[in-house]
Amino acid sequence: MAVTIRDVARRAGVSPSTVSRALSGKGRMRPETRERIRKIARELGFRPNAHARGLATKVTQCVGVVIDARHVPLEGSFYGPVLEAIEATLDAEGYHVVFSVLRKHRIPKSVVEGRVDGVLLLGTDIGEDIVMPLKERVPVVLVDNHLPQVDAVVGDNVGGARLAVEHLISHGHRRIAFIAETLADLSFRERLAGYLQTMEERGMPLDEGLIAEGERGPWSVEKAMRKLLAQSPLPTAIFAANDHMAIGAMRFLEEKGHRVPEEVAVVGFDDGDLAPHVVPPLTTVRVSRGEMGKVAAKRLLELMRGEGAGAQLIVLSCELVRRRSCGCPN
Amino acid sequence: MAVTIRDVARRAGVSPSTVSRALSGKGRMRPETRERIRKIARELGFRPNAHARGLATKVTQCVGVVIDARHVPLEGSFYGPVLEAIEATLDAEGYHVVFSVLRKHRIPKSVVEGRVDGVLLLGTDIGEDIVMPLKERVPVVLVDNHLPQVDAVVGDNVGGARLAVEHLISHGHRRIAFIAETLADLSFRERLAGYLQTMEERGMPLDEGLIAEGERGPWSVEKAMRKLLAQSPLPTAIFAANDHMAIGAMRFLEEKGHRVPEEVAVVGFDDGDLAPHVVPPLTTVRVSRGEMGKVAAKRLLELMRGEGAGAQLIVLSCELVRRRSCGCPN
DNA sequence: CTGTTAGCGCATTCAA
DNA sequence: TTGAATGCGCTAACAG
Repeated sequence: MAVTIRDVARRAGVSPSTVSRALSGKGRMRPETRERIRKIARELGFRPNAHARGLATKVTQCVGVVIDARHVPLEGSFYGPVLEAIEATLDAEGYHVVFSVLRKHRIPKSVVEGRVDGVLLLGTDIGEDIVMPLKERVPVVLVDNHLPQVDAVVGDNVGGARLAVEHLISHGHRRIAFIAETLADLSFRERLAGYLQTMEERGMPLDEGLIAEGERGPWSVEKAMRKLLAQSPLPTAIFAANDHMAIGAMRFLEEKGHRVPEEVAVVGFDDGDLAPHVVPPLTTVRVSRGEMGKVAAKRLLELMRGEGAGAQLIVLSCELVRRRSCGCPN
Repeated sequence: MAVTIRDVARRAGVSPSTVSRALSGKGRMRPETRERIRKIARELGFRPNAHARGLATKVTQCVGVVIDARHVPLEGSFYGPVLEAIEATLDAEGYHVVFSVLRKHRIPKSVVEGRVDGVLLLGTDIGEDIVMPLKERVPVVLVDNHLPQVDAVVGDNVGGARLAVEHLISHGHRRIAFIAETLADLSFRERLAGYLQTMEERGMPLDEGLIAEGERGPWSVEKAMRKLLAQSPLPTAIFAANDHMAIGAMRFLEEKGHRVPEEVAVVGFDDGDLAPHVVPPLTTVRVSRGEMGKVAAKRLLELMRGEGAGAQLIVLSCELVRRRSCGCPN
C-alpha cells in the first residue's frame, strides 16, 4: 500500500487535515510547520491518491482529447502534432490527457463517467448533437471547427484560401479551379468562400464548371478531376481544399499526360508531412498545428479555471509555403 | 449533481448495496430484482462515478500510453497508428487511454499518482532506469523495444532486415551497404545483425566501409553518406535501417548525380507514410503498426487481469513491400 | 493556527 | 436474497 496522508500526519505528529493544508497550500498556517510537513511527505515518498482527491474535490486534473473517427484512419493524420502540443501544454499545468476517438457519434465515456474536467474536440465535422450535451457537463473547446456559442480555435481558412488564390493570380492564372473532397465540412466551405471572394474581387472568370466536389472515399479525386478535365478550355491552375486532394490531382494530371506546374499549377492546403516530398513539391497553405493545439489547450485551461466568460473564436493566421507545384522556381 | 447509486436505490426501494450488486453483476441475487434495478438505473441515466469506484476498488480502468519524447518531434511519427490501435482495443474493453510523453526520463505522473492500472511504453530507446520502477507499481508492456524479464512486442527486425538484403541480392547486388542514424537503438542494431547474417551466409563481401552510422540530428544522413561515397568501388545498393535514412540517402545520391535505383538501389525499413510518395517510391520493410498496438494492448489486458505469468516477448513478422527504389519494375 | 467531524460515491464485508 | 455498517484517501467546514 502506498503512503497516505495519515502516515505523514502520524510521522509529523499532526492531524491529517493539517497535512492536507500544508500540501495543498490552501489556508493559512505557520510556514515552519508547513515546511516540516512537506519535508516529511517528501521523505516518505507521499503521493496523493488521485481518486480520493477527485472524489473529495470533484476535479480530476484530466482533460479529454477526442478525435473524430473520420480523421483517424488517415495515416500521417493532421492531428498528431496537435495532440503533442496539447499534451505538452496541459502537462506543464499538471493536467493529464485522456485520449479517445469519437466513434458513431456517441458522447465519450470519459465525460459521462466524470473522468475529465474539460474536453478538446478535434475534427472538422463534429456537430451540435455531440457538442451541446458535452458542453453541459464540462468546458469544451473545438479545434479546427467552430459552432455558435462554443469556444473554438481554427485556422484562417478564408484568409489562407485568399493567399493561395492571390498567389496563383500573381503567376498570371485566370482560369483557376477549386476542388474539395466534400463541402459538408465547414473548413472546406470556408476555403471555397475565400476562393470565391478573391476570384470575384480580382475580376477573374467565375465558372460553375471550375468548382468540383469529390466525395468521401477513395474515388474522391477521380470524380472531381473528371469534371474539371471536361471543361474547355482547361483551367490553368487548381486550388485544392487540402493537400490530399492536391496531391491526388497532381497524380491524376500526370497520368493523363498533363504536366504540373507547366500546364496546370496546383496549390494545396494544410502543409502536411507529404507536401515537401511529392513531385513536384507542393505549394500549400500552412497553419501551425502545434500552435493550434497549444492555443486550444490554454483556452481550455482558462475555461476550467472559470475565467473567460463568453465563448470566443480564436483564428490563427495562415501562411503560404511556396514550393514548386505552383510554378515558383526552385 | 449526477445521479448516484443512492438515487437509484431510493427509486427502486432497495438499499444502495443492492444496487451496487445488481449493477456489478457480482454476488447472487434474484434475477428479476437485478433486471428491475438495472432498468431503473438506465432510466435515471445513472453513471458510476469513476473516482468513487476507483477509490473503493483500486482499479482505475485507465492505462497509460507513454511515448518517448525522442519520437514525438518527428512529424508523421511512427507511433500514430499504434496509438490509434491501442485506443480502439482498450476502448472495447472499457479502458481509457491516458496519453503522455516521456520527458527527461522521469517516470510518468499518471503512474505515481495511481491513475492507471497498466502502462504501454512506446519507443525504441527506453531503458531499465525507467522501466523497472514502473514495473514495480503496475504491469508494463514495451512496444517496439525489449528488455529482459519485461513483456514486449516488437517487429522482427532481424527477419525484416534479412528480407531486405535477400531481395537486394536477388537483384544481383553484392556490394550492399548498411546505414543507420545511430546504433544506440536496439532496433537498429538488430537490423544491422540481420544484414550481417545474411551477407555472411550468402557469401557477400563484408566490408567495414560499407557500414555507416550517422548521428542524431539533421546531419545524420550526410555523415553516413559521405563515408559510403568515399568507398571504391561504390556500393551498388544500400539497406537503410529506417525509411528516414533511406529517403535521405536517395536525396543525397540524387544531388551528387547518382541515379536511384539504376546506379544505387535503396531499401528502407518501416513503410512509413512517405514511402509510397517519394521518387522513386521506396521499397521497404513493413511491420504492421496497427497490429503492434493491438497485440500490445491485448497483452497488457491479460497482465492486468493477472493472467500470463512470466514475461513474454511477442515478435511480429515483417513483409517486404516492393516498390521502385530497389530496382523492381513498376 | 490546528484538530475534529463529516462526507465525496461506491464496493464489500458481515448480519439478518 | 437483501440491508446495515464500514472504509477507500482526501478535502472542507467548523470548532477549538
